[in-house]
Amino acid sequence: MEAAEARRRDKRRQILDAAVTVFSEKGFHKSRVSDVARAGGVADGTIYLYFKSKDAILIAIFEEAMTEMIAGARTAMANVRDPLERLRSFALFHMDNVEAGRDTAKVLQVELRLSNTFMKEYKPTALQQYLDLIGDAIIEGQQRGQVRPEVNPIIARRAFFGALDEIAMQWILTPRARYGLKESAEQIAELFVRGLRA
Amino acid sequence: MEAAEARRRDKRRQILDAAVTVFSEKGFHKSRVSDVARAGGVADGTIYLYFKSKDAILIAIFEEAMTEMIAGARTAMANVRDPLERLRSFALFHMDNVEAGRDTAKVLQVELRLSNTFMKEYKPTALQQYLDLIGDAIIEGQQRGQVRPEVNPIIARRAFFGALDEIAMQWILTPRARYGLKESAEQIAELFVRGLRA
Amino acid sequence: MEAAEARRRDKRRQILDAAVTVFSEKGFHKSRVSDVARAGGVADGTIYLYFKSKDAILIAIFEEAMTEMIAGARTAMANVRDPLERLRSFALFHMDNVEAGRDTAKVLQVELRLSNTFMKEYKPTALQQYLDLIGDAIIEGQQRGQVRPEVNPIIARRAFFGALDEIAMQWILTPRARYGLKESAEQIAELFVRGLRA
Amino acid sequence: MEAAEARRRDKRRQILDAAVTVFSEKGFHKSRVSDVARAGGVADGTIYLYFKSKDAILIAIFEEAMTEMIAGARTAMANVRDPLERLRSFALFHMDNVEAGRDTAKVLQVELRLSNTFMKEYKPTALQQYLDLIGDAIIEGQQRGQVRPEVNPIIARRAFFGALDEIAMQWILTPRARYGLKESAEQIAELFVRGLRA
DNA sequence: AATGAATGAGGTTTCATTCAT
DNA sequence: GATGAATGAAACCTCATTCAT
Repeated sequence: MEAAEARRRDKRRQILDAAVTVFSEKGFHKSRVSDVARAGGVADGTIYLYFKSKDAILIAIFEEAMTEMIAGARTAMANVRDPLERLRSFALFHMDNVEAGRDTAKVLQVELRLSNTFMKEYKPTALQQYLDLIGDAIIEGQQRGQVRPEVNPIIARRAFFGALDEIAMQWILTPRARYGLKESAEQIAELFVRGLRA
Repeated sequence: MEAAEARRRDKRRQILDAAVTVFSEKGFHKSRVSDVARAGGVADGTIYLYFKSKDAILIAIFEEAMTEMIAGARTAMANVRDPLERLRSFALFHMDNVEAGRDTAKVLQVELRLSNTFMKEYKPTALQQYLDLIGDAIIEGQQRGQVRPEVNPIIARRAFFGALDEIAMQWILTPRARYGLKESAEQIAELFVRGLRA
Repeated sequence: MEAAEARRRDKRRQILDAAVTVFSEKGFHKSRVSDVARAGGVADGTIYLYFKSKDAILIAIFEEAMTEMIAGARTAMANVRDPLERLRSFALFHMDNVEAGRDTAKVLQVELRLSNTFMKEYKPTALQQYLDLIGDAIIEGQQRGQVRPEVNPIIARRAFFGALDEIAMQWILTPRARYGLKESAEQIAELFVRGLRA
Repeated sequence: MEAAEARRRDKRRQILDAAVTVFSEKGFHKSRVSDVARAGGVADGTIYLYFKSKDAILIAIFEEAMTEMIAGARTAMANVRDPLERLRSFALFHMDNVEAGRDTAKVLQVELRLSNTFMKEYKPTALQQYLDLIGDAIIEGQQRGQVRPEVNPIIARRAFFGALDEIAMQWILTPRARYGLKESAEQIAELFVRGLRA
């Protein structure tokens, strides 16, 4: 029954897509499960055949998005030899991704922070891998002598991510952002590349 | 009746302090007004003699904290001539502040993002002034020729803040943080000072 | 799905009937929605699948009762030629109706007056039709020369209704009324028939 | 301390007058005790030095108004020999009174019906005397042979009152009433005088 | 598998009343 | 006597979730 499973995946995606749209518009808390159901063209109860709870939808959105982002960032960084240039690629990819999936990004960044529980339990695991992409580049940079040895990669990678994240957040919340995300990505990358350089 | 007003201020503070404690423990949404009342040693109804609504408490916490932070940061940066060193002072002050008022910081950073409305309406105004402290230092640095002219201060200041904020957030959410905030402040300041330098 | 709609109507009626009982016993304001729910054998939330608010239940009771009363009075007066005799039929019907649906009458008469808003917005429209039945008979009486021409039908019809209503109210509020409503209806009808007669 | 008692009476009246204004504007339920206090120029707590409860204010308004009305109606009927003419005097007085004290009348007629308890416990006693003025005239009319002996005075008097009351209520609730109360009083009196006449 | 009617727990806020000053 | 800050009970309604069909 490969077809049945495919159908199942389709409906799951249908719900997930609807949830992203609804959550990004009204916010997670103000969105009712029935809003998502209507937007997804299914009955309320159907949601629960695919997700354990309303929270689980949010978590699924997060997990899928992170998986994609990690893969995407990996690809974007794959052919870049210079570790510091890889950071630039990361920044550009991240911002491209935010720009391309504004709704998803909005849900991830704004709505996810709702719950302490979530932040503590789910975010770290998936985020870790994303941060590792940054951290690994920094460490490799240190091994090659390109990055100052006194830099703490754990701190630096999160600072880098925080810088990108904050700019992305502002862009998401501002209807007409003054600066394009691409320019921001380049500025931030340049700041960090110079800041890290030995 | 100066005494009456003083008593009024005291009770307001009492409620506000209780709210910070309660919100930081359980989160804003999961905290009931009666939790705050109990923690503050007042009746439920009394809360409403001092605050228009539960939301208004959160807003008051934010406004008071920001006012203090802006004043504190200003003081911390006041006697530092070198604009780039001023960024270092800012970073150290910010992290000190987070460390000293962990509960408040937690409420600010985690709970405040709850509401899009809040983010859009209240955050910018007060946050702007805080960011200006960073931005002004960068601009002065550019005028003195210490900071690269191609740096966009609007982007750079928010990136700096984002870096600090993300580290602070992690520290807040992690029961036993691996790195002290002071070290993080120094690392981030060093990264940006070097990154900005002409 | 005719069955589904029928079931829906049934449950609506079930709630409405329960509400009449509860409201007439404790009064609208002192009745909690959960009282109505319990009496109707449904959950609190179910009420809100059928009525927008607690007020809406009261309005529905009023509208249904008025619709029935108007139809009933019309039928009762239909085969009576003499316009003045028609007033007697109206009086008898009205009192029969009050006697038969004591709870409903109680809710209508006592509880409805709760809200100025309600009185102004809803009562007139439906009540008007009820009063028209009286007014039309009086006007026809005047056209036939049976009723004094100087009688103002607008005033007279409301006076007639007021007389009936006041007696009904007393009967409703008095556990053991001294006089049957039927006797009262006849007395009032006789008073007005003679009073109106040319 | 006659002066002290006079002052006490004054403040009581001050509160009562304020209450009539406030209740007639917003309705009893929507009026807060603090509204009455503010309108009366006293503190919230002061109300309770003069009245046991919010309900007690309403009751006091009712009792004072009824006392005045009974006395007024008595005076108006005092010098009228013909019992049936006395009914006309009553009707005119009642409507004059409603017109002169529209706010008070509104409170009495609309707001008083709020509470079953009130209707049952307080209204009858005071209202009884008012109704007796009507009933006595009818009975005297029967003794003199002017009124049909088969008329039940208990029913007739209440019907008469109900007719007046309903018209008054409509006038109160209608911003621009089409008919003056004086005309209504005369119409109703004429209807009943003819209706009762032997 | 899909539906959607039914459930019922849960929390903010109001406001009559009290009482220390 | 007067004040008004403090109290705390009380209830409507929402909405995530379930389950009979």
